[in-house]
Amino acid sequence: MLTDRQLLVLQIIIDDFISNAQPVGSRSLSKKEGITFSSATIRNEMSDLEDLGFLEKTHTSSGRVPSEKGYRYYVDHLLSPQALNKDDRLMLKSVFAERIYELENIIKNSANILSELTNYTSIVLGPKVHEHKLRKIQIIPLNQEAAIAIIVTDTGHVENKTFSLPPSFDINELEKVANILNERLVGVPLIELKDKIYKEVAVLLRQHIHSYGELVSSLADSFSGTISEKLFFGGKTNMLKQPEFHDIDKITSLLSMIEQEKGIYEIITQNPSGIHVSIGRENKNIILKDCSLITATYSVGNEQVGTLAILGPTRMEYSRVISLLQFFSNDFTALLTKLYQK
Amino acid sequence: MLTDRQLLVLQIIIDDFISNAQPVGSRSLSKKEGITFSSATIRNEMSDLEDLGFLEKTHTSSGRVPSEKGYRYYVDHLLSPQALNKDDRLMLKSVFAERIYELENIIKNSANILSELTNYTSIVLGPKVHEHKLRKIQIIPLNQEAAIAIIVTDTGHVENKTFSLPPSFDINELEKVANILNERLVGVPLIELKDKIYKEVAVLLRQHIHSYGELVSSLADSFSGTISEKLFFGGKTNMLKQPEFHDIDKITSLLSMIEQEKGIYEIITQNPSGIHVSIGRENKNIILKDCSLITATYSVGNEQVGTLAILGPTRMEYSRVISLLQFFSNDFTALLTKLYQK
DNA sequence: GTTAGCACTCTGTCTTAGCGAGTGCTAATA
DNA sequence: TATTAGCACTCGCTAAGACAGAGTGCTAAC
Repeated sequence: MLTDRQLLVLQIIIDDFISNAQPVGSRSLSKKEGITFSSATIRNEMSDLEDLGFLEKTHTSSGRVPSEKGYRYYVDHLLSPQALNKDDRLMLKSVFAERIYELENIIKNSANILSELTNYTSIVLGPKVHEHKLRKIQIIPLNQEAAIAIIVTDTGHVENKTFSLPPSFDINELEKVANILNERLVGVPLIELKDKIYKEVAVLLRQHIHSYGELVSSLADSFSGTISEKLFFGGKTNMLKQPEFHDIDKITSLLSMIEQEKGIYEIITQNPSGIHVSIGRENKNIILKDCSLITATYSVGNEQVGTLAILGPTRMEYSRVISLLQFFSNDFTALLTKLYQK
Repeated sequence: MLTDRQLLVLQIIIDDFISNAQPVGSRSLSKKEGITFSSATIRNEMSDLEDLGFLEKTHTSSGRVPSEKGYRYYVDHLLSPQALNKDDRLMLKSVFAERIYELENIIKNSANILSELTNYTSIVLGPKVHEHKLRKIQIIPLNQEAAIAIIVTDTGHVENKTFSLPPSFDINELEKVANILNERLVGVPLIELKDKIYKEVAVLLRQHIHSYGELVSSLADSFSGTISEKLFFGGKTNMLKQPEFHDIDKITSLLSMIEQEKGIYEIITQNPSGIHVSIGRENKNIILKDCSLITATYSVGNEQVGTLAILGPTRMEYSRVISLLQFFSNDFTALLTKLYQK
């Protein structure tokens, strides 16, 4: 177990390093408020903390820097839940103040505000659209060869898919098709649409529609595609401001990873509900070895539907970011629940 | 006027610099194929070309580097129209091979392929949606307070807007509203929708709908918003690969500009039809002073509707990029014309 | 007009020296 | 026994000097 004094030293070193990005030496530490013992004593404590794995040196005679274990301990035990200041709260609230109902816009705004407030990169995983239920489907012919299917979910999400029509298909029959689809599919989760079309709707279409076979497959295929959660980013370039990423190779691989989205998506979707912090190599992806990721889930009612996240250096302002995410995910959940839960 | 030999020297220097990113010296130049004269002669020619403003030195005893004027001359007079190689052509064609009809997906794919082929950043300005004409409008209630209006254009573009309903509005009246809107607004360019609603539709709604006033303004406002061209990017991080941007400050301001989109949008929308090259400080924005931007417009039928662009360092492979864009914009125009022109 | 030759210039790298910040250890102190 | 003052030592950083390499400009010869 760590002594009180060791805890104090550890805490001050991490706080200092988080704000200054410079290794902390015993002498500068001894001048801090709250320190009543000498630099020699601190050197001894530091040495012990290093032996225990909480601190590291960048070279033999440098000051100390927190290790991943140090950050982990700090996050788990030393973080005092910090109240948000008024400006931050107002800023966050502003997302909800506007009279916007489009979920996508709300999410985009959220991502931007989170990145602005933190100066890190924000990531928002949109709601799991494929679990939303169909409210209405409409088909609009585009030309002889193709038509658009517009899907509206019970949450107000709109998705449109273009699909091709069989040759010599009578466009006037599309209305009939739409009616049949609506009759059968309203209330069905989007992810099951494709299946239902093949299993239940195909039979019906067969009775009423001429060349139904090709139509069914073309329609079903168009639904199977990209009905997946979308990622939204804010402040992608904020990483460039961090001194630990003033290195072309590091920043290149990091930004490339962000641009690809796939790696981020995999990590984000794995996180459990509530607030979760993963530090450095705790992240599955080696590219994030110098980064920390803090995630918070949001819900509609009791059902968790998406994730908010902040990506920054391991030297992150954990306390502040956690407070922000906590506050925001609560409000976000409340808003969504009010809007979309009947 | 430049002599033939000067042209040759200028051309070889620029070609060499474009591929190696290193100042070109007289001795290395004298070893090139096609050079029958000595390095001393070349030095004299270089000196003259420098006096004329086509070349620059990075320091007194360095090799030569093309100036902006040099690049300009090169693009205007020295570029031999280079045929695309087979691989490139196949790659570009692949965008059109898939059975995708959604314009947005086609555009995203285009941006990605262009950036992959060039190793620069690609920018695609989507079609001017606000000039498209309304094909159909549908209104779907979301809850007591809001409803979604779905707009489909004659080009198959779908846009949806959420708008708020007046308190105690009877949801069943929405169908009536939709009918009136369709009757009156089909065929109207999106940009004129707001106006028409106020001027023509309001009167009609007044006769049929209860609390029409608030509804009209809420509906019209939702249309006035972001019906603007969208920008799509590919290879945003490709800039990091260029040696001229191995500098944190440069890359930060460049990537920030790209992330903001606004500056890029202004530049892209100003360019004239056809292929256009702007080099270094010819770009309005000072942040692009080390970049060249090549734009190509695309059309539906005879009407120019959008722009493809490649952003790279001034040391750009002009010939190749111009060929690619030329080829691609032609095919793109052909595809769009076929799909969307009745 | 072209070219060989040469002195000169500038960059980049390597080495050396010195400074400053910091550590670890020892011995004195409370 | 825990704390602290003192001191030798280490390492990174910077400036300065030396040197090689690439390139230029000029002159004189072809």
